[in-house]
Amino acid sequence: MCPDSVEPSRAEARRAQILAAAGDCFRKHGFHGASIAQISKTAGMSPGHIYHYFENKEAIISAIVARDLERFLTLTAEIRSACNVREAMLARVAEGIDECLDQATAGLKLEIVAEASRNPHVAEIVHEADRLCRESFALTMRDMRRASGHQDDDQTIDAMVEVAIAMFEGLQIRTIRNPGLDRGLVSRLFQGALRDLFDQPA
Amino acid sequence: MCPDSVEPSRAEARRAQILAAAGDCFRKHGFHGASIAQISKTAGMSPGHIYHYFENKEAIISAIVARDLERFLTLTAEIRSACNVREAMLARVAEGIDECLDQATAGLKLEIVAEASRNPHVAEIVHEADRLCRESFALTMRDMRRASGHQDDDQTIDAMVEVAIAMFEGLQIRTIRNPGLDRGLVSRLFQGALRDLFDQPA
DNA sequence: CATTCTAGATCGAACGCTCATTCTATGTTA
DNA sequence: TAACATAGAATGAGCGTTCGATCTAGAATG
Repeated sequence: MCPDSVEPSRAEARRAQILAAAGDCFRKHGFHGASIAQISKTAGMSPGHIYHYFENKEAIISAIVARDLERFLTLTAEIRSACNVREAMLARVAEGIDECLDQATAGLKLEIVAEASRNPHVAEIVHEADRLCRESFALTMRDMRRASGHQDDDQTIDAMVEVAIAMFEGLQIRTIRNPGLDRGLVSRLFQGALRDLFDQPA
Repeated sequence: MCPDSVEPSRAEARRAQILAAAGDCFRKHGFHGASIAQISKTAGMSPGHIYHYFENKEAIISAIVARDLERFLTLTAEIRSACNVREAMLARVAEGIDECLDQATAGLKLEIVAEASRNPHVAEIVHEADRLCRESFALTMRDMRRASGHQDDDQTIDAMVEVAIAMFEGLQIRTIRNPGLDRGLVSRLFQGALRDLFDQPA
């Protein structure tokens, strides 16, 4: 009755349900450690039913990465369309730091990166997601730098983007390896380090 | 004939052999994806024989983490005993960046952190390893800062250590998510960012 | 020196279990 | 009724682990 484009169809809802359950299970047991039986129980359906919506286990992984990418692209688009890009960026930096310091979020992200380091299908989609992320980040960074009177070549901008993203992603590892870290202090110093990076002379 | 303390006994050699093979397999297939059969084939021995040296699969993981910790502690001890700590540190920073940018090394490290985010036994040994690492790093950092005329309280030093380590560990994720990055450029900007962090006013 | 002894090293088959996936049957809805 | 949603048992492969048998090299013995 309802075409898929109008509202989330039953199928869409079931897919989201499976993705949410799978995310939980992957977080808790890892990609290979989480079983279809576990995921299906968490999602409240039979194991066989999952195969009506996903070809196999790997397809679930890919769908999670794709969903996260979509969310990230929406977010970056919002930042870039703000009237004051710099302020929007700095505000988002604070939010991003908190997000990276959340153990559950960080755990799943690390699980995905680890899987990308060995699974070519996951690697492909992760690389593409990262490329889009860097692209958007670089555009924003270039605008900010120009407004501050700096003229950088593309290579330099790209390198700065790498350093900035590395800081965020590094926090994800820190929150796992040192769960007792002083989040307030780290967040403050971190924002300072990023601002220094943004404003450094060419 | 030879007591264990004199030279690596046959048993020690076998253990190292298994650890090396397991490292390869974990890198390629992940902790749960790598089977004892695979590891034993890589190590050139029978599956059953592995159980003469390790209680179970998890013990192999723990032993790898313990081995890496030992290596790291040796390294940091060397830095701290150098006559010019700052120079030793900066030299080590360059080496460390290259190491983090190596995909094989980074892949295994990420695998270990991901496992630590869900396996309490692995988490325990990783947290302890990280604590020792931070301790040594903080001492070195404090000496450096004092020589530059800065007086920082412990909290500030700890936070700076977190930021510095986060940068290194972030690079491990970058090299997986963006394998085509310009390593020379990133390395240069990265060393600059770390030097700025080291020298920033209190 | 030759032989026997023995304890550890090593093997590989076997076990019980769980996995991802498939398939058939049943329920539901328009 | 036709098409889809869902269930859950069945399957065959592969898993971690165990275990008894065999091999080997050095110590002990004569």
